[in-house]
Amino acid sequence: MSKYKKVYHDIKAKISNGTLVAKQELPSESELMQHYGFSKDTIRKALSLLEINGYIQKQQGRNSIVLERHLPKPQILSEIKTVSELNHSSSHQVKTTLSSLYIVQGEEELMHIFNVNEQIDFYRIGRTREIDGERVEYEVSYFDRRIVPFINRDIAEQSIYHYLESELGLKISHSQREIVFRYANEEEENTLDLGEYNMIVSVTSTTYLADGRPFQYGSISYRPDKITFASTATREIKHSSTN
Amino acid sequence: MSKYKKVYHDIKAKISNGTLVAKQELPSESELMQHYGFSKDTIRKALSLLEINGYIQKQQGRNSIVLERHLPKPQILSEIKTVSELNHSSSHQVKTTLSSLYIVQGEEELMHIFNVNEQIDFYRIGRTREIDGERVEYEVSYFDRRIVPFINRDIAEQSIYHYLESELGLKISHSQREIVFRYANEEEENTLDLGEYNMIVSVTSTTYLADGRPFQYGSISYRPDKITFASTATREIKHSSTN
DNA sequence: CGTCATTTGTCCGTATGTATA
DNA sequence: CTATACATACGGACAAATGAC
Repeated sequence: MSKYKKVYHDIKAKISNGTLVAKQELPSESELMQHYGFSKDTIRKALSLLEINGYIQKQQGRNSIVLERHLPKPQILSEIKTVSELNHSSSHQVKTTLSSLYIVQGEEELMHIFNVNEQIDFYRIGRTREIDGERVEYEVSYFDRRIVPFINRDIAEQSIYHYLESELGLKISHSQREIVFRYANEEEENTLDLGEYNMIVSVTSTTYLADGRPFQYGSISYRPDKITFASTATREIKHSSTN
Repeated sequence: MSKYKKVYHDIKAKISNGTLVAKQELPSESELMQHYGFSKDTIRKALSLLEINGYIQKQQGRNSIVLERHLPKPQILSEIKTVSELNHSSSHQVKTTLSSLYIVQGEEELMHIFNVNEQIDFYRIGRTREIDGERVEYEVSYFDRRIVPFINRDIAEQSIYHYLESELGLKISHSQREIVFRYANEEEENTLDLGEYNMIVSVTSTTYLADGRPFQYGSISYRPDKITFASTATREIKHSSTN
């Protein structure tokens, strides 16, 4: 791991475990340089990362300060996390069930998003997520078969992302998402335990590889009481960097 | 303006006006260095900014590529925008009405968030937003009077943020937000034109000054069909840096 | 399959500007 | 006004990934 990431993880850990407390000042950049034995550039990259991810607040002319930690419960919108990754931190019983897996061709929406003709086919995967025995999430996902030529039941029931990254060696880069709140359609009413609710939260996403090609499109429908989003917003464009 | 911000805005403009098109490659860093006559560090900061804000995609070993532009409609979650700023880009008729303005003391939730006792008082401002004649947003906002000692009707009906930044000279830094989906309460049913809906989208936020002090807490309730959120997520922590 | 030129990523040292206290 | 601390900028060295051969 690079030096600036080591410093980032080190300070982040100190904030998480309470060694550094909210509103407290961090050591100055020059003190951190001495402490870690790294250059100014390296320390500054680590601090910028901490700021972007909402752990600290920098201000010219004074030491950085530690921010209050946002609640651990809600989904952080700036991270792509898979279900199994999310489950690590959860004390609830989560079960993923594959409800459908087949190949489709010529769907208008897909052809438009992937900018392809009706010759190209896609895996269509439907999955339901049960949390503590209630079906509260329903996911429909499409994968471009030119990039993901093979998926079976096993893979679809386990972690698809792990398969893509480890087995196929794909480099997943980023994802564009849109969140809407709308009435549930028939499919969602059938596959989810909506109870009294007649609306769902729908998160639609397109995911891209490091080389810029889109390879996945889909949406996840949530029962409204089972989802919360968190985000940190800044007043100006956030400085940034050297990568 | 600093050099790296100039480069950032220049390339951003070229992407926005179509001089640079999606999937196209940017010039290499060394070519950009020559073109602008700036150092590698400066060019790299600009490119990192463009990547963080979702305009380009970087990958080690090859030139950066231009990403598809996300739709301009939805709210971008990583920016703090005031109503009047949002209205610039909109072709709709927007009207903000002040529905209440008074001072409160000793509210449990506020005392907890601002970590103060019941001696401290807050402005409580209720505002309704009409879009094309329909009341679709209702905002309740609290301001710490030690930081914002005076607000009147005029200010509350115009832009509060402009007043805080220009008149009071406050430096607004960042904001933590949480989005939940729930049934409308009585106040929301009365102040909003909810029509057939009985649920709302609620965005709760705490806003901080550059020195880390929280000065504002509040929530905005939206009619479900009038709000969409957009965000870009990354698979790994986003590098960053040198500020 | 390795080789090699190109390109980006990391790290360092230094100088100067600007905000804070 | 001054000392301190962060912000911007430059130039150079080496590492790592990519693509073409």
